[in-house]
Amino acid sequence: MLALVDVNSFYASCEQVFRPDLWGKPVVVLSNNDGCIIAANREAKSIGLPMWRPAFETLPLLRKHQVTVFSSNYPLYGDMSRRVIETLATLCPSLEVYSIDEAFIQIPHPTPDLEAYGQQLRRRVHQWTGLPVGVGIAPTKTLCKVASHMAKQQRERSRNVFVIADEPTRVACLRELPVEEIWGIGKRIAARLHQRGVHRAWEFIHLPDTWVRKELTVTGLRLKRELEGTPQHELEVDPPAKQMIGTAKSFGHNLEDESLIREALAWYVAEVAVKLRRQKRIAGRLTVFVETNPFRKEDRQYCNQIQLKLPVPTDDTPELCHHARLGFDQIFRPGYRYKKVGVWLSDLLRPHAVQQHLFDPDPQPRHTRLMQVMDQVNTQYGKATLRTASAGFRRADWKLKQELLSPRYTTRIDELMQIHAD
DNA sequence: TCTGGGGTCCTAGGACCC
DNA sequence: TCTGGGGTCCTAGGACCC
Repeated sequence: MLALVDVNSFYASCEQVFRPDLWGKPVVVLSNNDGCIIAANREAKSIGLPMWRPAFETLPLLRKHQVTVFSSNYPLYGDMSRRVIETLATLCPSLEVYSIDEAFIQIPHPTPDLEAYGQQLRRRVHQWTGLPVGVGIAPTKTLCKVASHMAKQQRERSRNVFVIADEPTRVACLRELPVEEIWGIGKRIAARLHQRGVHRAWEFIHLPDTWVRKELTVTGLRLKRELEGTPQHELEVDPPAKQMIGTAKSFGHNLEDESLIREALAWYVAEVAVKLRRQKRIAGRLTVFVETNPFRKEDRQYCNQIQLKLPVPTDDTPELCHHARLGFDQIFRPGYRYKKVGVWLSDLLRPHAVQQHLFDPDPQPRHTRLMQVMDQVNTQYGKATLRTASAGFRRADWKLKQELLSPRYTTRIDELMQIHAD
């Protein structure tokens, strides 16, 4: 048996942990650039705040109900996530971190009372981190997702644990569950299923295998098996190495100035290179892309990307910047209002696996020591304190908007929570 | 004026190999 | 007149997830 543990309204809940004055009140968290609402607690959802709509459109509603609004504070959420995982690990040795706010757990057996086990998980996480979680228990990951969904639907909210351990429960859940709520079925596929008259998970699992295989590929067929109760996805206790890492962020406002966009690109390359070195990998391939703002129908649109195979795989910031720049120059077209630039690294290898260049047999990247010093300085004194000149000095002209940021309570000594006694 | 970022997996089709 | 089959690797694009 597996369990899926997920934190309720994770980002909003993290903010509330450190703001007792907001307990029981509506709270939302905005996406990067303070663009749209990406998390809302129960109180905020009950007002009917639409997720994924631009924040400026919902502003009147937010004001009317005195909703507290935060920018995304990823250092805080990342650290709270770590605490949740560490807490769960004390109760179950075998665990897969699935996302920032979810983990799959192998339930130790024998566990005669699954419901009680779920409650125990909830109590401990809440006691140790202050965060509320839901628990879905079932024989496969996809059914755990279904159970977790059911847990949220339950009227008696204090329970927040749902178990699918027998056939009648499974059947009842699938009869009720709309296909668009199935894990792995998104908007497009849901629309195709609706066209075929399939609206509930129960109807989906009664489609012929051949049709599912043909129309929804092997992914769809695995999904069907999982809902039938046959596991298709193992618990991944050791996280697999990443296949690609990237950084791509929208600008605070649209940009036409090529030199500014280049500076932003150099900045992002530096960020992604730090991630790369932290994961102890070198990259053999680099992709650069640019795009205009697709929401501005009145603007001419352009997007393009280019993938470069690097002559020698590397983790060296100046080297990566150089190639990113070469790629950028090939795809950049003047005269558009750009919204975003980004870089992705792939063909990630362990450093000792590198194939040397035939005509440049230097086995060591030239700047290894420099990169080490740069990473140390930036860890101690803050991101990009030390950087390459190509990243420039005009970040204020393109950086993303974060006007409602909360303190990084748990990761910065100068931003600790303060308590005043009168 | 203001609409997220970081990922994964799968397939089709072309180039190329023997 | 008749013009292969089996395989790999690469890339682009689609769909999905949180």
